[in-house]
Amino acid sequence: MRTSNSKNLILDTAEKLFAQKGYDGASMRAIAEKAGVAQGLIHYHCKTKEQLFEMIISRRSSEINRDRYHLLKKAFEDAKEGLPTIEDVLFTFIRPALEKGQNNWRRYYTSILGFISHSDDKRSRYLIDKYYNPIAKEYIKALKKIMPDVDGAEIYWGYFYATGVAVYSMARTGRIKELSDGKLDEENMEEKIERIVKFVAGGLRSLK
Amino acid sequence: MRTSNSKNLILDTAEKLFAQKGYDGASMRAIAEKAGVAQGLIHYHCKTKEQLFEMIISRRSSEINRDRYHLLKKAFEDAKEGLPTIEDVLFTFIRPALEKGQNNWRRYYTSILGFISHSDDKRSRYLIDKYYNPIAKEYIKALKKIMPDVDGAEIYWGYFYATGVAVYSMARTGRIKELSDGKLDEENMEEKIERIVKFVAGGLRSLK
DNA sequence: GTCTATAGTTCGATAGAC
DNA sequence: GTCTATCGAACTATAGAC
Repeated sequence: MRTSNSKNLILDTAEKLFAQKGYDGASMRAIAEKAGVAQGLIHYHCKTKEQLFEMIISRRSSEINRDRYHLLKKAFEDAKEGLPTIEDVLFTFIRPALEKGQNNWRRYYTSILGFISHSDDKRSRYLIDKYYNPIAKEYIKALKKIMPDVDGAEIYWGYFYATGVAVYSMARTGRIKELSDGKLDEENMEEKIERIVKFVAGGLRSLK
Repeated sequence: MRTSNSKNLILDTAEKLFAQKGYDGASMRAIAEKAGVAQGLIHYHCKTKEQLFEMIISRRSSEINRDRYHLLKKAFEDAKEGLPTIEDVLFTFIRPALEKGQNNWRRYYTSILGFISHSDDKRSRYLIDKYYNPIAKEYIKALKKIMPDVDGAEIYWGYFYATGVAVYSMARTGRIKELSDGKLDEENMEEKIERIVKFVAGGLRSLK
């Protein structure tokens, strides 16, 4: 085949390992071993560890944010009689990030996103700025449009909180099981998306 | 003095560095250098890196959760005519974690908490289980009491989201400035606490 | 494209002087 | 309590055979 699938194998393996151990905790050696390839091959495909990491962010965020942009535009077009609801807009934000794909890469990727969202180092800020600030500004603009009665500054904080809930609710889902002494566990992803949207919409409405 | 203050200096320095670089990204050498002590001294006081990390979690969480437990009990006692409001309970949860102390260690510590809350590795799960699950169960019990009309399972998710918002809104606050093109910036901590409580209360109420 | 081998650096931890 | 010195392992990255 033209494009080697060993490159995707490396990216997938690295994504999982970065999610579990963080950037510095996942070594190139460990990634190579888990992927079943030589360490040198990673450097052949991705050059450096920094670039491998950015490749992972790049491929997933471009897919997620392309869907978000498209669904957001559609939500405004479909609501011709007026404006989309807060829930309509939030679904376009949450669903592309969390919905079930062919494998559960979103689980791992969201974990990585959690790390860099919380981090204050140069690399993380660079990646968030490059891959997430553009779409963030789109959503803030959209929220301002559909919530004209809410102070502009509050919208920024509301968006900020929404991302916190989304990211947090994907990573470490095992905690629900721990806290409920095994009575609750992972569930249908659609229910999960609906609950997040409901919660965030309620939170946004309470910001006056 | 009896207790060396070099130990606290090491803990403070390590706390800041772990917050900025994560567990594996902050090396013992870097911590020693920043603290202005020999690397060997860290091992003398803390034995291993793992134990140093746990000491940081232990000293902060015990202070925060002692305050939480006390304020939560007080909230129920003071509301003798009935029950405390959702906001009353949330304030006892948020304030001890975020309110301004003598230095801004909460900013750094909350960042560390963000890392381990998102992580799925053995160390993180051990620490969350040991230092945070007991107080989490107190709050879930309290929320069930004051929201008897809400399905029990939803309360777990609501608590989960609340911690996501709290943790996320402390770390990387510089993003608000980026997203607003410099128009917004850090603000009064009391306003911040009130906004978080307002948002989370609105979210919890919308879970039926 | 994929491998092995290895250079050069940095890591956590310990030993031992003071 | 605090330091210096150092061991052995693990790290990223590269060189070069196939």
